[in-house]
Amino acid sequence: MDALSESAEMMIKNINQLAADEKRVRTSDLATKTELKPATVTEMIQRLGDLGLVDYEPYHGVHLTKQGQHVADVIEHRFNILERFLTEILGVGGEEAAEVACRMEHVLTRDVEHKLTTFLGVDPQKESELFCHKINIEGNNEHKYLPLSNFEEGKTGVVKLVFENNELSQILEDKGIKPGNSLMLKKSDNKIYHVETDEGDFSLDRETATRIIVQN
Amino acid sequence: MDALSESAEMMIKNINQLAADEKRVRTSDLATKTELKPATVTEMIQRLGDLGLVDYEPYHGVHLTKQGQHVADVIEHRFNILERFLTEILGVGGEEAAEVACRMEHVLTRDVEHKLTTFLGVDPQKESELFCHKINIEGNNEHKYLPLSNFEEGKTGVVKLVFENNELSQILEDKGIKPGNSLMLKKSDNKIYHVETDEGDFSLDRETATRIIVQN
DNA sequence: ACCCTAAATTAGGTTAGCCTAAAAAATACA
DNA sequence: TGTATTTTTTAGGCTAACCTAATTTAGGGT
Repeated sequence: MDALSESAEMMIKNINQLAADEKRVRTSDLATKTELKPATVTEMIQRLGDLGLVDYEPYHGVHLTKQGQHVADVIEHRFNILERFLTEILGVGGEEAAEVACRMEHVLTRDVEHKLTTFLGVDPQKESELFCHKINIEGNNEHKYLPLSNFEEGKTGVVKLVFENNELSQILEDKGIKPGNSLMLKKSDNKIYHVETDEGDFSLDRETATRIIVQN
Repeated sequence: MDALSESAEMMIKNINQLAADEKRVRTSDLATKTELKPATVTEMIQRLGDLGLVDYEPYHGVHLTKQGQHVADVIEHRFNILERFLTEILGVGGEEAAEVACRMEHVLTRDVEHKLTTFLGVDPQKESELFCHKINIEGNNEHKYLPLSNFEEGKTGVVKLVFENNELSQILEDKGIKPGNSLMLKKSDNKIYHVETDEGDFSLDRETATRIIVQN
């Protein structure tokens, strides 16, 4: 079982996305979406068919097999967490984040995927309860480092890093929120984070909290 | 100038690493290191030579040109920060981290590279002051964060952070001055700040205004 | 039912990146 | 210095992933 090529994985991902609308996915729609020529699409889905990842009936389109659907789900999840990491944690712009995530999704291992998922924590607006739960019990939760946004209420940790890409970090630093200092997350509703430090109490929004990395 | 392929970048990286020991890098050493056949190495370095990335003399090995050296430096740096992120932040095992970093290094953009570098913080033992400085000024500083006390009259901004050094904070929160919410500074004389929020209008003193950080 | 058009496939071409085997060049040493 | 050995290159082959052009099929309109 060789790893699938990036091209093959992209094709499966695109089939999956078009399949949301209609059962059978047509060659021309895939050609449009992938920006490949129809002949190239035909060639690729034939190969995917040989691998048992799609069910291909000439002139009548394709759909994913159970195996192919699994690949699509994995890729989709990897894309989502990478995109979230790039935008929420690093602050990369939306379009660029999507592009880079789309290239990186093919080189993640399962372990890195799980660890990144745990690192990001569950975004209550994006993931279903069930899925979150699954991820959480699957993932190993021994991570020392977490964004403040994923910290547990009542826990105390040490600030390790503050994302320094904007002027907010200088303000935080002036107020004593800087690497080395302790803080305690008093309360949070995933929107507002109430924190206590040596310098006093403050509250911040989720976006800011994702940029503060705390060691528990 | 098409992007270099992963294979080409890996070859340049390996040439660079072997060049540390000796000036001219031999085909056979590259073949051993890359786990490719000598014939394949020859073919690749010929292509890199055509691109002006290596200086290639048949039967006498290669070395990187200035251009090739630059590519090598970029790849090396990307590898290092990715590896550090994977091991230090995510807690991925050393060997797996190296493997994944080695695949990811080829898909990072300069922006993501810089942001990840900033995120990790600069290791003072590895990076020169100059380089740090460059990273910091290059970073995109679009967002301005200011205490409300320094905000311009008439401007609307988003509350990012509230320092809660007194009992007012709960009242402020009830009035809609809390992280994530918008507000508009209607008028101020540097003593009293008249503010409009979703919850209505009110005014506060300078001391309180300094504790509210707003993003414009 | 038939033809026409649009969609899909097949046929055949290219390049990068790999390979093996044969040939050529460099080097080692007797 | 000449030859044996090692290293490198060349020659030729393969596959994946792209392409264009030609052909085939499906499906709609009359």
